Amino acid sequence: MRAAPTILHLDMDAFYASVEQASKPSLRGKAVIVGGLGPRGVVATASYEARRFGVHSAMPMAQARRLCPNGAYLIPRFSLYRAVSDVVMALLRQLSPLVEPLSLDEAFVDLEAGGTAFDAESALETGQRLRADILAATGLSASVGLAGSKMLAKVASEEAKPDGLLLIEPGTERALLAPMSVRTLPGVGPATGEHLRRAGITTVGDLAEAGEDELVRMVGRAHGVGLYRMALGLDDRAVVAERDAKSVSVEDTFDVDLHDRVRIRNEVQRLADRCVHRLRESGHSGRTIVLKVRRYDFSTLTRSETLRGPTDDPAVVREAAARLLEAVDTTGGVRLLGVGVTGLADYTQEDLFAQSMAAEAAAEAATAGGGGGPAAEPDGAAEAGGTGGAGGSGGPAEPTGSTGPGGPAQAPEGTGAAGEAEPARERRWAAGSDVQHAVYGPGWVQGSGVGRVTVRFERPGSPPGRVRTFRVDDPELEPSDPLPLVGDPAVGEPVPEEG
DNA sequence: TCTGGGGTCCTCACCCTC
DNA sequence: TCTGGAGGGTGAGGACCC
Repeated sequence: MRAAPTILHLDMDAFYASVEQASKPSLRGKAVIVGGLGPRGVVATASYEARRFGVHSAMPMAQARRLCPNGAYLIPRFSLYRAVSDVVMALLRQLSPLVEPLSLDEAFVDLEAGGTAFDAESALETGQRLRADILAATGLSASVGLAGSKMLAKVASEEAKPDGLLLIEPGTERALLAPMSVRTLPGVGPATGEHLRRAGITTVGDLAEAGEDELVRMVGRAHGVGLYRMALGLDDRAVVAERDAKSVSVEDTFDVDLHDRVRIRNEVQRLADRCVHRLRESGHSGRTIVLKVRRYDFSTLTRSETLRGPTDDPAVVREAAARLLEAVDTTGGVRLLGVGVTGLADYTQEDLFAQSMAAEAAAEAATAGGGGGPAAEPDGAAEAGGTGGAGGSGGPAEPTGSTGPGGPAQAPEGTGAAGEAEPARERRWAAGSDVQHAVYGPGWVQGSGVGRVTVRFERPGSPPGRVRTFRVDDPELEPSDPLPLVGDPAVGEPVPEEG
């Protein structure tokens, strides 16, 4: 029996860039590039206008700037994207309890399980209605693919982009797929694509002809069998609503390679703290600690250590990460460091004595620093840095993209220990971040440099706003939270003119 | 002036136990 | 006591995805 085309794949069009265009009226119709703005940043998303210049995801930012020098380059504002994504996912959950989010801007929905569609006609109707609802709720366009399986639904939405809908009728899959590039299939990236190309396999039809045995021989058991089935249009993976996380990790790429061993050790400690913070936020503990090091020549190595039981103790993770670092040669320089935890559990199995010691130490540190942060908060650099002494390495590390969302660039987490006097540093404003001016109201940073920051005063739904320049330390200018794209009660009010 | 960040899955090598 | 295979756990790396 052929499956009815009731698996829906939703893909928001150029999501981050579209959200930026919706929230910044002056950018509509313009080339917008969202990504890391540091010297080693890459493009996260480019608007369709920017794509016409050849800019695409994962491209080095420097290359994007060469191709599209007049584009608007913005840092990602994940809190806003998450809020918009929540609205979209809520609409999907109205269609079915079986919604499988793949990322902030993509999800599968099993329409049949939700009783919203049972054949091609009802699926099409549901898909069109969904697109209209998303537009009304967020002001953004989405593409929808409908088919009898996840793989085909994803292929369909890809073909439908941008702002379209495509349904693959049961029985037409093989003919539709045959002329497509092997790269169309999920799981075929640059390496596998090249491997297959060298064997004369460039289309999905070629894959089907090659046969399962040949593919297994070429790319391994699991991948080979999977590829062959996909080439025949076969995919019986179910839509899974809840997926458990399997690992938690944090990593930083540095603007300049690190050479100083003490500094590297301190960064690893800082990352370990951030990782534990994230681990605790997710309500997990983990058993295997992983250290990742990318060296000056881009070679990447990982070292891991499995503990006797799962932990969420920052001291334990810090120590394990430090031990792993000892086994790594960092001469020549390090461009990226990462710390991760896998083997997740939702409980810990710590030695009770060790736990109480850690609690005591934390309480002591809180008293000494007068910090008063939540107990789960990892300790700051004051403690992390203790391993290597003062280090004398000046300010905190500046990882690429440390310019976090929602305001001026912040010192990376874990620095600025409680009670320590911070040296007065010039406020920095990241391009694209939200601000509020006491007189002119909400706006966003268009650029900054040489002690000045340029702000455009506009909000979602307003006409394109005016640009003004201030001193970076102007007391009337403050970082602020993003405004909602739709439903802002203030929309329609004029943006204040000369004050 | 190349190449982010946070994930998942797979493969292979090695060691240990049975 | 020696040998060999199966199978699990662990560690490392690669490919891929958004």
